[in-house]
Amino acid sequence: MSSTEGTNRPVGINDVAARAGVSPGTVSNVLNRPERVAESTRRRVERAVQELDYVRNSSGRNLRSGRSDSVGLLVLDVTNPFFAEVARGVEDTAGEEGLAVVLLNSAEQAARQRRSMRLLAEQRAAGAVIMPVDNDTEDLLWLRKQGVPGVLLDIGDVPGETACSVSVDNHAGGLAAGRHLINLGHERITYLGGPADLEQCRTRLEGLCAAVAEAGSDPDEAVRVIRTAQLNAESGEKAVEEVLAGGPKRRPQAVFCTNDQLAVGVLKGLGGRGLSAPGDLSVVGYDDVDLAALVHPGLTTVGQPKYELGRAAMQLLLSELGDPDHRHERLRFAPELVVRGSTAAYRP
Amino acid sequence: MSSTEGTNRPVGINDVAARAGVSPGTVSNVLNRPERVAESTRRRVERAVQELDYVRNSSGRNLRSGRSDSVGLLVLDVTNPFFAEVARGVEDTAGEEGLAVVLLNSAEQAARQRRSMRLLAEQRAAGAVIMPVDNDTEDLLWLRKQGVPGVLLDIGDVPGETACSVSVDNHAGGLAAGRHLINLGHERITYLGGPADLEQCRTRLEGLCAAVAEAGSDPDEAVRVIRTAQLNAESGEKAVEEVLAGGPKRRPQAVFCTNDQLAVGVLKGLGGRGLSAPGDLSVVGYDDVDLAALVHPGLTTVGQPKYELGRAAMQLLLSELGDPDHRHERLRFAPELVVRGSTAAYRP
DNA sequence: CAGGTTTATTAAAACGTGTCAACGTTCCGT
DNA sequence: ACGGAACGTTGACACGTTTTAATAAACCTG
Repeated sequence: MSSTEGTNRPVGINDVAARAGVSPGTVSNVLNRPERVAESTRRRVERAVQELDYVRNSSGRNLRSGRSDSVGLLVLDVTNPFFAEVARGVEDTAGEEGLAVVLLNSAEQAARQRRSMRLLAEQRAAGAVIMPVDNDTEDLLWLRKQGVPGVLLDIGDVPGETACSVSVDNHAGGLAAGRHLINLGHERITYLGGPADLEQCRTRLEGLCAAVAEAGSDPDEAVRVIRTAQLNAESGEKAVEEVLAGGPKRRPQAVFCTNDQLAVGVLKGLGGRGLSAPGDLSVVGYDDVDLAALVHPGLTTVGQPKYELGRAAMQLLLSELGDPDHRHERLRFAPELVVRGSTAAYRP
Repeated sequence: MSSTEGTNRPVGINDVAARAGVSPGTVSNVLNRPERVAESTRRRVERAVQELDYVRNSSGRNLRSGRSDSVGLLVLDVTNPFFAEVARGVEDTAGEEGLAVVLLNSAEQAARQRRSMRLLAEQRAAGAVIMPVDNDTEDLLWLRKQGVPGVLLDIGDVPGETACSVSVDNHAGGLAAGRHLINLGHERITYLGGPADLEQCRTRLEGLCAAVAEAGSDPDEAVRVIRTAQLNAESGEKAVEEVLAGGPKRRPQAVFCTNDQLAVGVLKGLGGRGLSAPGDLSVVGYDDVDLAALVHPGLTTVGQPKYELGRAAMQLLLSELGDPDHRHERLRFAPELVVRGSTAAYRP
């Protein structure tokens, strides 16, 4: 009873060393640079580790090395399947490098974003992949000053050379959607989007307007903008009333939503009023989440390489961590229009 | 140049102490028990903290205290909106207590679950909320032995008194769905579910069978079971072929899916074959995620209090952390049948 | 005003790990 | 056989924080 583990004190590197009859330093070497230690002692240490069921303490480790082996991933909304897919890409890539991912959720609130960044600073995270709530880089720079480099995700125009970034060309996406609608003969288009300080929303709208201008119309005339509080289906459904305001004559011929969730909400709202897409109205979404293919009618939408987005962001971060003199990079993917059943030619 | 911050060494509690003209211990007190320190010195310290932009190092803190201030949340699939909602509940509740949540994804793989638990042990996490991939409690017990208590989520029958658990009564859910279908006159029912070692799937099936037996039929005759590899829409869509096998005469009159994703996939697959619910087949899902209300027809499903589930699990964990001699608790919510358009009376 | 009590602060000792200079051993070539 | 390189191992210290016992100062109380 006395020789067995009577107390419950957690076992540390010293206990292992004692058991294996070596110094703590050697145990550390076995754990971190096994090639430096003779095979026989290494095996002895490894056995002691097993027998004692030793698991190393990352607090001590990080304290000593000044750096943690986990990275942060700050997303705008855990609930959105778009981010879930991105998260998978980040996680897989980080995992390959032995880094753990701490997922943080800002819920589109600047205050929560700030809190999350503070947390990352306190943990001395190795780095972070960040989808910012706005274009303000103050927080980002602060975090970097604290020694935590960040890669921006889903933000196209980074002011100055403050960080790496990876994004999808939102202008091109809006343009493609706009051209598609115009080719179908639609002239009055409503844009349904979130707050203007989300860069994604703003730029997609610009793309849409560019398509309209290209066709010889005045965007200020042809495009109507409606802002929703949040970017989810509920907001989309509620917005339908405003979309339809003005009666059947003045009603838009198409709605371009900045997000699939919104678009699906719109489809639902139309159904509730006895209307439907594309018969009464064409509807276009953005992101091409799984859901888009599953609703009826299938949602025409602008696809983004979600998983690759996450993967690329993490790779950029890794390269920044490895390379001491590193130049920031700006990576931009191309979106792809996916045509399904929710859009059709305009029949007056 | 010499008086300003020439070097980039991170600022620690000692620097703050020096600046404020006090000892490190006092700074620590200001940070952790402000009431113990005189107002004048406290203000001096607080100013120094601001001026130096000090952020505390959680490695040092945790090392000293032997405990970290973050908890783990291990989910089966980040991509599933059901878990996203649960995560929100956990996160909110933990946030109120100043705990950070580390989100880990096992992707339904035992190996990844094990890796995640190891990570939590290395970080000496304060605790964990866990949705296990199977009923094997070995990992869980190991984690507890390492000093990280866990609360089980979504698992009803925990073998022995190994941990707190919170779940929704899966038997009752299956029963409610089954009765609903039987009342509509359906006799041949197919159950579509994931691997049998996921407790949720097994128990829901049992509930369904109980409903069938209750109506005087033999479950072995009336209920057909099809297992899918994964619990997502794609698997559901693929499974449709097998569901329909046997031709229109032997085709089931209803499909009960263990998951809304699956059910939505089935709806999609039916559509692709020129069939639809509820005309040709009634379809029932499980979870009542947002998606269920958005597809056409609306999905009849078994609702679970997702957010509350996460919140309750975290509260149980908190109570265990606070109370040294703590009895494990088993909390069980009641599910609620939500009837929408995907089910209807059987018309021969 | 002595003795006692409260209040504010400090110095020093941990916590578990990684690193680095130093040391001892072995092995090689001359 | 001897100098020296290569290899293995060690011991001590540093990392940033919290905590405890101890000290100093201020405040009561009879």
